[in-house]
Amino acid sequence: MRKKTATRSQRAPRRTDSLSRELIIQTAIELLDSRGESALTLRALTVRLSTGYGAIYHHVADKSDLLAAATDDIITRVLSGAGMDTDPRETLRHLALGLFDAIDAHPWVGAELSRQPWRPALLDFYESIARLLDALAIPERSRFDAAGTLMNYVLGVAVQNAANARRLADSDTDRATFLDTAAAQWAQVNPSRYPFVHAAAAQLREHDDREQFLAGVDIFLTGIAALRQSSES
Amino acid sequence: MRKKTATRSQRAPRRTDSLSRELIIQTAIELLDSRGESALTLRALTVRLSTGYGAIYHHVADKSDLLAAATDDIITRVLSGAGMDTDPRETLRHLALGLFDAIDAHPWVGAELSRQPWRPALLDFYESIARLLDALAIPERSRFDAAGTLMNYVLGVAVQNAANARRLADSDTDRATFLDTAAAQWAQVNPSRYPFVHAAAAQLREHDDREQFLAGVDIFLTGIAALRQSSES
DNA sequence: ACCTGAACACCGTTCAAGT
DNA sequence: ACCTGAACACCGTTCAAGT
Repeated sequence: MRKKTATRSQRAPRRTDSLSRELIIQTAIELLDSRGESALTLRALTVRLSTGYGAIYHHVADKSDLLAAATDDIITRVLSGAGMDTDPRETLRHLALGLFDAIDAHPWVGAELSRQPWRPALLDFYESIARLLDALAIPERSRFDAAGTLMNYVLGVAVQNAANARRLADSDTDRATFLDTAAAQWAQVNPSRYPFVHAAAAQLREHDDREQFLAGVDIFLTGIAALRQSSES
Repeated sequence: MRKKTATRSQRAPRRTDSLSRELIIQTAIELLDSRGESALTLRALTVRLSTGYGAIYHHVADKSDLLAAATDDIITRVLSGAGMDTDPRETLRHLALGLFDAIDAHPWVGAELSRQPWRPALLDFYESIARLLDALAIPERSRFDAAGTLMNYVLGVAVQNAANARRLADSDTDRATFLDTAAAQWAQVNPSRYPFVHAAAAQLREHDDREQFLAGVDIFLTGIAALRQSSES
């Protein structure tokens, strides 16, 4: 009560329109996208929304609920934009790239997915994958493992790529110099003990994460095709 | 200074032998293994080690340095135990399973690897993979992408599996009931909109993560084998 | 050189109190 | 029903001071 009148004049004005869960989630996404994971604090949210802690907790269970909701929002947005191509293989590539790019653009989504890999929003992704594998004539018996493997691969790479993106954002070096120093480290490794790492240093500098990701999808698709043959017993 | 004599009698006795970075790391691993990621606090370390904050910071840069060192320790331990089989494919499977099992046993390693995917300790893993791909006659041109894809897949799955293991450890349900409830959710999904998810529910309940992981490794190995043929131009 | 531990600058979360 | 914001129970990290 003491200095109340003094502090009140300095306090930010409260909002007049009412708060909503949706508004809180969108504000959280803005914060995460613009200033990174560590910028999402309850404090920052109260400031941005001109409100108090309790107001936020009235619409959202806790911070992890908020992070999960924000993640669902991004994923749903990506998947709804994914069209169906005529060629199943091509559609699968586009689908995988869509998730890859989305997580690259919102690295915090990668971190959250690595904490909670099975969000309901990913059901659509799984469904699409299974449908396309069916179109590729993968027998039902193998489909479960194949779909699971592709899910794992796509999410796994995206998550790791996001970790790199976050580290790049934290430091002040750009991707080129980052790869240069990494490649330099690989090149300095003892060539007799690590011949292959040593030899790969040059390719590390030149490689494109997105292309390598796609190369992996293609390896998977080739491997999958063999499941079709071997099942014709 | 006030209640100093009063509190001193209740204070835990200080250690007499000297602290070391190694001892701190091992204690951190014990804490992480027995009580999970959230149990590793500087406070808990001072108690377990009968020392003060400054003593720990004298041997370790900060908490993330400590977590990284603990992770390196586990990974190095796993890789040093991996033997070389006569069949390269079999060796590759063992290698992948070794990392999978290690991260399953120490889920916090998975979380840390998803934050810092390129720890030096993983160089050995990469080297082994590349060497085995060479033994499988994968042409040099394709080896970089193939090795990267395999690394990504193995780490990706292990990390996600670790996330599940952590969530299971946090809650009080066991794996069987967890899968049952997940499968029940999948089964309740709208069958006309999600026919494949709906159909996969039964397999979800019965599947074994470790076996599905191996099935994925085989898919990739099959796909990689095809790189050998297509390069004979 | 190695260690101590109070103090600092943060967190997420709660809850009596207001409208 | 919806919101306020002081207070609580934690964090990791620092640093003057000790041996």
